[in-house]
Amino acid sequence: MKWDELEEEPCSLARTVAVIGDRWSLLILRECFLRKRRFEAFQSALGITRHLLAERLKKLVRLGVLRRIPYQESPKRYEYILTQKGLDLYPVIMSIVHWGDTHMVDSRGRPLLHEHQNCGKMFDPVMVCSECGEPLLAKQVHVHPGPGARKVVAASSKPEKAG
Amino acid sequence: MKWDELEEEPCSLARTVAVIGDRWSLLILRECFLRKRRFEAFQSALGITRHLLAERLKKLVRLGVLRRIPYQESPKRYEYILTQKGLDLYPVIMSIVHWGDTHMVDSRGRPLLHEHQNCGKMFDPVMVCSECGEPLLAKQVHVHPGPGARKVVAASSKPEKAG
DNA sequence: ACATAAAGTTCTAAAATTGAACTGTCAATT
DNA sequence: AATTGACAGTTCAATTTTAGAACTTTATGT
Repeated sequence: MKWDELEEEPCSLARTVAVIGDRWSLLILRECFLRKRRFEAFQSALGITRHLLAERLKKLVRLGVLRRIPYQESPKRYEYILTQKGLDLYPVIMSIVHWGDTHMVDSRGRPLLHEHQNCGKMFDPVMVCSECGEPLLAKQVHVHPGPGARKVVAASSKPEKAG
Repeated sequence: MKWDELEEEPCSLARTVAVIGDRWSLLILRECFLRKRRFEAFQSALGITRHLLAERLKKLVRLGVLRRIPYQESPKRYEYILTQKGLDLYPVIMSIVHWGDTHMVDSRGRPLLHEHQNCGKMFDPVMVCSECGEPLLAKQVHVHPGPGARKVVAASSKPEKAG
């Protein structure tokens, strides 16, 4: 499967993986959420090659996650800021960071702590149900085909791709 | 940066990206959460090459996300099930799916709907603060260096990597 | 005896990534 | 006036990863 095909799968996970499912995109976005905006800042913070950084920034702009805006004329220079679509990736970033905090820390502990300005406390992110507010457990969730589901072929001899 | 180096970065996001930051791992885990357990099931559902599927399964087992257990003798066959560490990736999967549902659906709508057995309703996942229960917004979160942070070198001439 | 199934392994070709150097514009310094 | 340095990239060869297809092994069904 090619990257372009991934984007067309009838699966919201596959389509999102087409955007952020590589080694660098999430790290670039981490820097965006840490208020970095410029090519050199990304490059020196991450150690990514300039070639690939340029490619990834172009891709994230094309997909509407970042916006490229000039911050000076002559020579024209641009910086990259999160769009709303990009800002909406915050729960993805935070859930990934939280999993790392739980399962991948070394003996020294967490690299970063997060303070919620709303309540003033150090917190962990918790994923809850929009309807009842209870924390989500995988075992309590059942999936149903939605309007965009792949049609199930009755008595097909070939197994269907899951949606 | 190599994959091994990523795992050693003082950053929970980088370390998690070392586990799931490729095109296939998240898709394999999607299938795991959809109750798929076997090599052939993964392969036909995803269209991943057998070679790479074998590699990824080995990696996920080595990292403790999946466990490989025999389900029959002669010929010995194995299936792959989520460990607790793997189950804990559920919020990551769900936040990714939700972003895709919000920003990557076509005109037909969502491929899947999620029902919360706890309350019986179709829901969306919402990320809230563990301390005050309010939904998290990027702008309301400030980060502080934790015990595992990279030490900041005073007056360094080279920019530090962000943590 | 032959086909099928499961869970891989092996091989070559194609694609993506790395590393390092190079470009062009401008400001500041010698 | 010439040199240096910053910034935002681009270019290109070498390496690493991934894709695609065929093959292996053990056992069951017809």
